Amino acid sequence: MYRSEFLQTLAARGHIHQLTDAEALDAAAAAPGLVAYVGYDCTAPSLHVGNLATIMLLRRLQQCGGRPIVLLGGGTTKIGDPSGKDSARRLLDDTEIAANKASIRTVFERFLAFGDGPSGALMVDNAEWLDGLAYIPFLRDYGRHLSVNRMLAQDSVRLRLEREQPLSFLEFNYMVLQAYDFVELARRHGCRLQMGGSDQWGNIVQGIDLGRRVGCPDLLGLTTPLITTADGAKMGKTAAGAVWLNPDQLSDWDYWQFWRNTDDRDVGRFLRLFTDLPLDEIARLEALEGAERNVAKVALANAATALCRGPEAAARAEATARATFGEGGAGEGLPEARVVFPVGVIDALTATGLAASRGEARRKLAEGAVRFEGQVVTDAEARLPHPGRLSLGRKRHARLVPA
RNA sequence: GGAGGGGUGGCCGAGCGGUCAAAGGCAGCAGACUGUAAAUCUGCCGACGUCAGUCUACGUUGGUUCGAAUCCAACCCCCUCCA
Repeated sequence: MYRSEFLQTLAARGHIHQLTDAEALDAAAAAPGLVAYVGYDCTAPSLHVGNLATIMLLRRLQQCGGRPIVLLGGGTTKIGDPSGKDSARRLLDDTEIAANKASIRTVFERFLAFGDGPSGALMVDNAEWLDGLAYIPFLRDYGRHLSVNRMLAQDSVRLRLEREQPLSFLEFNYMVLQAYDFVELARRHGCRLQMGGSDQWGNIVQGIDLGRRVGCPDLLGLTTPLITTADGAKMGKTAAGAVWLNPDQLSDWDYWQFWRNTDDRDVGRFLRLFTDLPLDEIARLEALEGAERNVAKVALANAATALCRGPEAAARAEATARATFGEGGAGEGLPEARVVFPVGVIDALTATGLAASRGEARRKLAEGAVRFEGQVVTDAEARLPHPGRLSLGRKRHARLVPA
């Protein structure tokens, strides 16, 4: 059992996969002011729910009095992390990276309190020190401490090689720079702990080793389990794509619905991982049976949405859900399409995005999946005379409003 | 460098001159059953189009043919074995 509040919390909520040195970390976390970081690459304009596991780690650290550092990989994104990939991904140019970075950083303000205090969160960009690295001095100062033998044994590299997939020298350097990041953060900000997903274990350990050799001993590492859903899929991938954290990539309504539609078997686990609800409250919600489980799912959706999008957004989404599902109405938060009445059903279906193409709209009509104001519509020629709720299936709804 | 094998729809994977918008599986969507769950069964699943039909697709570019994912040539990429 751990002594520190931080590790106790993480353990109780299911955040821990591996620790490099449990006792040392427990001791470090028990003392005030532990500084820890997680790195995020800027490969997309938004992080997604898959990243939530580590974001929550930073949040919990801050709640326990530690200082979280968000490292945006403006520098490492130029290289591309080969971990878990069979092929190199497209290289992003500087403009894309800068735009992604600017967009990503906004979401952290919801989860962390930034500031200069002892537990104020900090955001840094590794381009700050990586861009200016001089090759030869870097090789002489750090390269000699890095063992190629060991790097080759690293999963991210080994698996690639075993599968006879090409691995460029550029990608090979990713772990070198990540290791260097850790050392740099230790020096600049007294950062002792790097956290990350379980796939980052190798990279984290590299950093710790490098630190030991260049005068930053006693660095620590912690990884979270890869979060999968009960049916075995990686969390956060839906048909529509990733579940983005940024509101301009995914509406509050859809974000809330993502959580509301959680598989029964995942509800307790997700409540612990992704909300701040107290554990005894979670235990109570988790014990609910049958249709009562929906109460737990609403609680999960509310809490998760409140964290990421704010309490108002969560309340709005819940009200929309109640109006839409409970009362058969058309809640305010539903997606809207502006149309000229009367509008053909097929046009309405494509305009609202309920159907991706006119052909699909036609098929769904034939399947009896389309309803307007709760009435099934099967005639592809039907014209909808006035504003109202258009539904495809029981879950997907949209509002038609006058243009 | 030499000898073979291969590149097919979101993924896996059949097809090897017409009946191929292309078997099957997975994923996805919908219907039934439910609790906006799971499991199960059923249907759908390139685009446009009033079920006719048109267009775009089987690595790329040309060619043979009435007709090509299927044959030929060149090119690009990948794999296996040999050096």
